[in-house]
Amino acid sequence: MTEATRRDRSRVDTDQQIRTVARTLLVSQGRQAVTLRAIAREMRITAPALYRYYDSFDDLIQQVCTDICADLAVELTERLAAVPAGDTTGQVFAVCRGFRAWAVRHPQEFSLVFATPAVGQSGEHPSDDPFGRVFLAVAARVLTTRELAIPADGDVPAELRADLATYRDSLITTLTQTGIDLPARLLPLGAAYTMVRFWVRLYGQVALEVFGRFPFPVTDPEPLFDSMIAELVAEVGLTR
Amino acid sequence: MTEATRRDRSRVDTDQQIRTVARTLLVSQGRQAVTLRAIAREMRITAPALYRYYDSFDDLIQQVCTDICADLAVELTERLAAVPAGDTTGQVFAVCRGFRAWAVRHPQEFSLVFATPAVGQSGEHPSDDPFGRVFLAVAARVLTTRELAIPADGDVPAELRADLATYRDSLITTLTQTGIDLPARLLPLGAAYTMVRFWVRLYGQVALEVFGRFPFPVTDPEPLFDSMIAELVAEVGLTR
DNA sequence: CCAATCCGGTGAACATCGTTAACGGCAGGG
DNA sequence: CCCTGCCGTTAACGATGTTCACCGGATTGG
Repeated sequence: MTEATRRDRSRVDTDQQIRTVARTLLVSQGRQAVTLRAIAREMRITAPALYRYYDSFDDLIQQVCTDICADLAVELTERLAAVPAGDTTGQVFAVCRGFRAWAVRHPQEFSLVFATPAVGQSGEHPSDDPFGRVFLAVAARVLTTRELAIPADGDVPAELRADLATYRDSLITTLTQTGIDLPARLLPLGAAYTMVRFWVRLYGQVALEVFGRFPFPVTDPEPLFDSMIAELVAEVGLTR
Repeated sequence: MTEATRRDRSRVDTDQQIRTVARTLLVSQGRQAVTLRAIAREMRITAPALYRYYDSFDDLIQQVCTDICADLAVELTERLAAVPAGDTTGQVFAVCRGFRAWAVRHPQEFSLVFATPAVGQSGEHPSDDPFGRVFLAVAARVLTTRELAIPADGDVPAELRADLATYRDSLITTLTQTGIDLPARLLPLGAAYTMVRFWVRLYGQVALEVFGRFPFPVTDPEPLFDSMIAELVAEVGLTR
């Protein structure tokens, strides 16, 4: 059984190479340049061989998306590790700035993962990927260590409470899977609501920068981002 | 000269048909289905004939983008016309809700126009298209008729003031082109800053819905959108 | 009124793409 | 030792963007 490793290793190795080459093409030449034949060419292999590893081109792209999320999560985790454990606000800044920095550095990967129309696969829990978990972990630490300016449950719009309640539950289960124990008392509806609002503004800021869709030419987007994040962090009640 | 009309009309007619067919394909079958040969096929014509009208496929797509912006502007203008002239806040709601409704109804067109990585064409003034002008017109009416909760110029982050100043100037020139006269006194830096923040949150909310990237499955996104917009409108100091 | 010109179309061709099918070698296990 | 899978190849099909040569009818100039 241990001798199956040689063949298995070769298989997982070439699979790894397929994904790597695909992402290199994506980053260096854009979405339209990542093509089965181009990948095969780069690997000095023929295109049909790739079908031994993926059922179709779309399957490969899907896998690449997953890999991108995982790598983004790793990068964010590394940045988080550089922040003192007690500096909760610093961790929030780190993960937000890290997300923006990654998006600006990899616009093609960002638009592939975060700006592709969802086609009916609404059954998924989008925050159940490694990237979402990093954000979630930071949020959990914030909720356990800080007192936030969170709307009372009664102030949350009534039509949203059902969705937010299931969201809260999925958050807690995801967190326990990650080994974090967050008592439900610390995650009221208002907290879930605030997390959504936070994400809307962070995502909007980053996406607009990546897509060059600010209403005017911004000479240096970083100060703009920083001021937006500072305002956002202050609004949810985080102070240094 | 007037007899050139017959040929010209035929030319502009087929050009119109090209764009229409392209957009029909985009809406009904997605981005990847809009193809030179598919357009030609639908028009009972040969693909190379399209090169009499556009230099390349990308040029056609570019034109389609422009058309989409124009149509979106028309739709928003119609919605605006249904709001009483004195109801400034209602106009803001109308244009925001109209933008979301359009985006949700045409996700492919939205992602083509508003979620395609900007490739160095940063020389453009993105708010100089018909769509941007509609927003701008509403903003101008708000600024002339209402007293807003706008940060003082001194509270605007220093690094942003230069960009915001040029933004303000371009806004005023664009407005005068549209026939609207907005005295510079009514458009301080804080107002320009607020407009950017407003756009960030509106765009983020809409894009996340279109791309299905909320952190949890939202059963009905409309109440979520409405509450976000209500909060946003209230924050900038607009009351009914 | 006739000839020259241009404009918008066709057809064939090329390179590229995703995908499928038939084939072949090479390793591992009975 | 043979046999069975795995993993690669070659050949082919249909589709794409794009170019080129050609051509017919309307437009136009003398």
